[in-house]
Amino acid sequence: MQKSLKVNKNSPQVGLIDGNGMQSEAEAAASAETQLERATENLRGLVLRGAFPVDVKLPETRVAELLGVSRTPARLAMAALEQDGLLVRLPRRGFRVRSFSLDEVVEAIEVRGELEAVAARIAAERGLAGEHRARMEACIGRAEVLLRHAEFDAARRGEWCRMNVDFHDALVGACGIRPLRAAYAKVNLVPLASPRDIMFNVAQPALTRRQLEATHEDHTHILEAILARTSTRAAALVREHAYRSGANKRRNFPDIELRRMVIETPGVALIRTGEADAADVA
Amino acid sequence: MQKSLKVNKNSPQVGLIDGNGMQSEAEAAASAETQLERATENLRGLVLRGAFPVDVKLPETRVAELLGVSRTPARLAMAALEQDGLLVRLPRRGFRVRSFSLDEVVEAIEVRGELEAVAARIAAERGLAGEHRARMEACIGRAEVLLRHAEFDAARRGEWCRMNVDFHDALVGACGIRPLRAAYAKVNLVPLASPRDIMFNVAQPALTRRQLEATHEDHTHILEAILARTSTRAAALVREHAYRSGANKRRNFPDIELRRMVIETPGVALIRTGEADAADVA
DNA sequence: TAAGGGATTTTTGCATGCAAATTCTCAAGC
DNA sequence: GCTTGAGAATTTGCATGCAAAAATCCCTTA
Repeated sequence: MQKSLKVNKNSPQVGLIDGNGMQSEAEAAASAETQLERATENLRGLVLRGAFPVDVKLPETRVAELLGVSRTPARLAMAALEQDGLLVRLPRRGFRVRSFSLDEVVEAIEVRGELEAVAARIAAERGLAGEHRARMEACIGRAEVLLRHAEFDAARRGEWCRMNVDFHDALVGACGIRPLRAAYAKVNLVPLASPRDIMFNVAQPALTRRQLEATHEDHTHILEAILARTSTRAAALVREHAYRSGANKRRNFPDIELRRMVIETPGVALIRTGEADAADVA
Repeated sequence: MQKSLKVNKNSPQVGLIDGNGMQSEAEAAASAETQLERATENLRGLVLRGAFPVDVKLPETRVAELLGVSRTPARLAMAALEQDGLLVRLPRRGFRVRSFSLDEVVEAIEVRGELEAVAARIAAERGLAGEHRARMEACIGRAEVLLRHAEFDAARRGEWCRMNVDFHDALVGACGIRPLRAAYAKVNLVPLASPRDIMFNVAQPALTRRQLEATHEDHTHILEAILARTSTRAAALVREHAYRSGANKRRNFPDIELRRMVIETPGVALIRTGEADAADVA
């Protein structure tokens, strides 16, 4: 029996798209050059979606099997997700899925806000360059188009998330500080902390719309402040914007009805509900 | 010929200690549970020390050979250093060592300063808890002891670096914001950007002493401001402290004499000198 | 019946073999 | 002389086998 049996068919095991239609990992996995990248993004999707119980050991054979690859890329993918903070390595016992407290999510959003505030200040001081300015202005326009519609179906939710990611990425990119981008990317790895992770409270559409409109106004004022070169105001607005995002998450999360509706929002499954910050090893 | 030949003897290939006597990777590699951790830390040391030419492909066979392990852990170690930003992955062509501009180092230090400033503000607002306060006060004491000596030999330089790392880590740890710690750790991965990476300008001992005394005074005032619960002042002092650190690096780096003397300071070898930000792919 | 200890089974960690991709070599053609 | 392309030689990426560690199970004993 030769090894050329090629058990792995690159089978499309995990083609799910998330509840907001973002298709994030799916996209990344599709455009992946190597099998490892596919495996990593597929595994990330599985983990964020709660395919594995939290705080429980994750056997690499099962991962390999689920991903349709051998143990080598599966192990590499697990190592990558460990670096992202989603998995914890138990010295000689493999990996387990890490859980996050809601507090940590909110903290991550606030740290993100601080980083974005620095970016906004620098962008305002240096002046906003063409490409980044265009991207941010385009986001304002996209938001206006979306807000004209009364209903937000999955496609519009996805488009809103993409718009939001674009706006924030353009802001952080605009300052041109590479280490700032790296730190920003790092805090965005905390589940639900990234601008992509918007919880649409389908149980309370009126509340959701108010939140989206507030977001849009924030964006408008932030861009305006940057263009006016009022760096302190821009930074303050960005901080407040992040604060609101964290507050929204805190308000929306406990709504059990909501959680049932947006359970596909990647990362929700990893947030501990209720009790204390139990086994929370680094 | 069975595979149990065990070519790898866990041979102590890279037991060098750096110019400041920090023995950082050496320590980590020694206390490592698994061979992969040893390989990773040894490889990190080699890369930071400039054992491989910058911006040039790094064949995994050579890495495996140098580390005395097989290709599997070598590859895993390279993947880990990629996550740390020290190596860049070329899709189907392995890895290469990344170079950094001096500008990026200074930027990383400034971002670090912003994060530490947030930590200081929060610590001041919440009050400094026992353990962290004790660690920071101990650092003040250690610095005073060291400054009583006129000469800074390698051992004292190492102790100074450890003291500095301790102070900054305690500050960031004091606020209790885990995502802040993660972001802080991320920017510290940029070579020369961490509080550990102090360049002792042996060519100008008087200048060096002034810089160390200034550092000590900064630390004293920062701790004082936090204890006095003056959060804004604490944050401002921390920002200024980081600014000075970046300015010192900028001032010290071009000194070619110095660079020859402190070439063992990990990371110096990765900084591009002179010309433009050449091939700087993300 | 519960606890302790040892043997079996599972799982991790690492080395290695193979196929595909890339890079290198070198000569032929413009 | 310089470019170009076909074949050779590396090198990467992945699957798999083996040994050691961990987890589990089962039996003995109090």
